Amino acid sequence: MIGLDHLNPAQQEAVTHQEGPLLVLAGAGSGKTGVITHRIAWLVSDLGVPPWNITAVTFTNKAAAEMRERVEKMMGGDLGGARIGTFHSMCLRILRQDGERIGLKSGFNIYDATDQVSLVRKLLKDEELDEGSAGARAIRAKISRAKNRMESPESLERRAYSPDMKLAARIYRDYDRALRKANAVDFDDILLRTLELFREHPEVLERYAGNCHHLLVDEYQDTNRPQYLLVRALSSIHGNLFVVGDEDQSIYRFRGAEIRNILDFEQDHPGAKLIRLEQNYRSTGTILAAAGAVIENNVNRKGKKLWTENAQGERLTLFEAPDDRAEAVWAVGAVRQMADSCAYEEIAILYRTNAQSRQLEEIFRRDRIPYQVVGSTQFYERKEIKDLLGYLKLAANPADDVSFRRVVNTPPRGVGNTTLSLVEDIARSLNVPMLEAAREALQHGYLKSRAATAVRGFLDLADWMIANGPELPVAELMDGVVHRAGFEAYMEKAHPGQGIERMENLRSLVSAAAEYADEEDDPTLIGFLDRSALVSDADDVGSRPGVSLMTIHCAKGLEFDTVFMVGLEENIFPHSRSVGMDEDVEEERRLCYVAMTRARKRLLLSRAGLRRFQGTFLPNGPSRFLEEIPEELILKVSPAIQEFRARDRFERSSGSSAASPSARKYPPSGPAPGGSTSPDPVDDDYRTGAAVMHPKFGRGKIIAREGAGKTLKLTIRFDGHGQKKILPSYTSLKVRA
DNA sequence: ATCAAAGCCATTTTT
DNA sequence: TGGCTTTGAT
Repeated sequence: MIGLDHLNPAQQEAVTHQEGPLLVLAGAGSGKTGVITHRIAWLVSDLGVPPWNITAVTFTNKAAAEMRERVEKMMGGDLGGARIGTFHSMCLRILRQDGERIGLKSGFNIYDATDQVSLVRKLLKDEELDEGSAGARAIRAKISRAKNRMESPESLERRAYSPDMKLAARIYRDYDRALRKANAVDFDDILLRTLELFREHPEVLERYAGNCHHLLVDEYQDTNRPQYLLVRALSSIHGNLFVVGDEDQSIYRFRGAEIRNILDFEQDHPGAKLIRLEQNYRSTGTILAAAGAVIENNVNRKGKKLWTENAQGERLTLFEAPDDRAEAVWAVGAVRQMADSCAYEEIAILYRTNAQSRQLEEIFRRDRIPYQVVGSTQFYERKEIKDLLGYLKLAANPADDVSFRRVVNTPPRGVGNTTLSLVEDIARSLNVPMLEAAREALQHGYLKSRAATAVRGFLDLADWMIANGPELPVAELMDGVVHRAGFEAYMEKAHPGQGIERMENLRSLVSAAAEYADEEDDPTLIGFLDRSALVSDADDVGSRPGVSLMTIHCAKGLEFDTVFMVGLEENIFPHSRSVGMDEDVEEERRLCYVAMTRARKRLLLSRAGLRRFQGTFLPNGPSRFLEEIPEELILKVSPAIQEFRARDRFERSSGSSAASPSARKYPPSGPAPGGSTSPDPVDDDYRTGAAVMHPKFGRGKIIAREGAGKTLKLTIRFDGHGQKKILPSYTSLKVRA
C-alpha cells in the first residue's frame, strides 16, 4: 500500500484510476510528475500489476531520470523491471532487438542533425547538374518535417509547387536511400522505423503491446504523429493509456508536435476519462494571474483556470531599456542586488533565442557574477567530440560513409579532395561503402605514392578499430584512436589557444565511456554510441553553480525562485517569423506562458527599444504579450537614459580594473574623460532632424530642443499624432537609424 | 594539400 | 555581428 494522503483529491483520483484511457490535464506546477510516479508505485503495490508490465515514456532523459529515481525510492530502491524512458530510447531498444526484420543490420548508426546536414550537402553536390543549391540546412528541415508528417518523398514531390520544393523532395528520396545503404537511421527514423517494424511484423507488435499492460505518457501535448501512432499501437491490446499533458505548454509545433493529439484525446479514445489538475503549488498568486491573463488570449485550448493557496507575492517588475546593452546591465545589476536574498542557483534569465545570451554573458563576466549558459553548445555537439565519435561510429558500422568522410582526413593526414573523389567514384561504381572503396583503390594501385601512404595510414587505423572494437573496452579503444590519429597535436594546431580545452573535452568523453562501462552490465561500443546519441547534456541543469541563462525551450520543466524574461519585444518575442500567423503566435504565447510559470517568487521582465540584431540595430515596440498582462500587476522601472548610460560607463571602467583571465577581453575601455572614442551619446542622439520612435506615438522627427541633461525637452512631430513635447529622460524614446 | 581570406546565413531543437 | 563553409593563392 502506498500513502496518498499528501495528494489533493484530483491528484488522488488520477493516481488511482483503474482501467481504460485517461487524460490528465495538468497545469504548470500542479505536481504532475508526482502523479505519474505515484501511479506507477500504486499500480504495483495496490493493483498488483507486475512492474515489467508498466511502461512510462517521457520526452527528455532528464525527466526520465527524475521519474526513475522517484519511483525507485517509492518502490524500495528497485524498479522491478518497470520501463521508464524516452520515446527514442524505447524505440531504439526495440530496433536493436528486432530491427533485422526490416533490414537494419546490427551495428546500425544514428545520424544526428550534423550528420544529416553533411549527407544532404553531399547529395546536393551530386545533384548539382542543373539546380542551384538551396541551403542544406533548410532541406534537412524540410525532410524532417515531412517525416514527422509521415509523408513520403513521392508524395512530397507530387505536391511540390516550386523548383526548391521539387529539389528538396528529390534529395529526400536520395537521402533515405543513402541512409539505408549506410545502415543508419536519423532521429526521426528511430520512431518511424519502429512503426514500420510494427506494421510489417504484427507479431512483433503483439509481443511488445502484450507486455504493455499500462502505458503512461508524459508531456502528451508535445507528441508528434509518429509518437501518437506508437502510443496507439502499444496500448492497442490492453487499452490502459494514461497520458498527462498541458495544451498550454505545447511549444514544439515547429518540430511536428501536434497539439490536436491532446485536444482530441477524448474523441480518439471513446470512454476516456478526463481529470484536471488546476491547483498550482509553485508560483505566487500574482505570477499566476499574469501568466493566466496572457494564455487566455489563445483560442486553441481546452481551458483551465489555475489557482493557488500561495501568497499573492510581489508585483512583476518591468524594465524598459533604451537598448539591449542597457537591458543586460540592468538585469545583471538586479541579480547582484538580490544576491543576499536569493542564491544565484535560484535565478534564471530566459530569452527567446540563443543569440540573446551574448550580451548578457559579457556583462556577467565583467561583473564577475557566476553564471552558466545552459544548452547552447552542447557537449556532444562539439566538433572534436563528434570527430572522435565519428571514428567509433565507423568502427561499429563500416558502411557509414558520412562518418568516413568526417574522419578520413581529421586530423589532416594528407587525404585531399582528389583522393576522396577517386574513392567516391570507386564506391559508386562498385556499389560498396567508401571504406571498402579506399581499400580497393590502394590494392589496385590507383593512388600515387603520397596519397597511397596517407590512405594506408587511415586504413590501418580503421582496421585496428574494427578488429578491436568488439573486444576492447570503449575507453581504451578511444584512447587508442586519440593517440594513433594524433589528436593532441592537431587540437592545438587547428584551434590555437584552445588546444588544451579541447583536449580536455576529448578526455571527458573517454571518461564518459569508462563511466558507462562501470554502470552497464554488458557494455558495448554500440551501447555507448547509442547513449551518446540520445543523451544530451541539458540534462544537468542547475548542477553547476551560478545564475542559469537559457532559452525558454530549455527551461521547460524547470523552476526557479527568480525568473527574468528579457527581450520582450515584437519581432523578438513573438519571433518575427511567427508574427502574422495566428497559430504560430499562439505557440509563442504558450512559450511566454511556460516562461512565466517557471517562477516561484519573483518575475522580472524587460525589453529594449533598440536591439543589435545580426549586425544592425533594430527598433522594436513592446511585445504584445507584455500588453496582455494587466497593468496593475506590473511595476515599471525606467530610469532616465542618460543616467543609465552614465552608470554603465562608470561600471565599465571601474568594474574590470582588476586583472583576471576574463578581464582580458574587456580592457578598461580607456577613453579618459573627454576621450575621443565617442562623443557624448546623450547630446548626440537627439539632434534636431533625427528620426525617433516613441512607444505610444510611433515614428516622429525631432524639430526642436530646449534644456539639457535631465531636463532636455524635445519637440517632436509624430506621424499621425501631430507635435508633442517630450522629455526623453522619462520615456523610452528611441533614435531610429 | 593547406592556409588565409572572402562569402554566406542566420528561431526555438527535449531526441 | 560572428561562426562556419567555400574559395583562391601558395
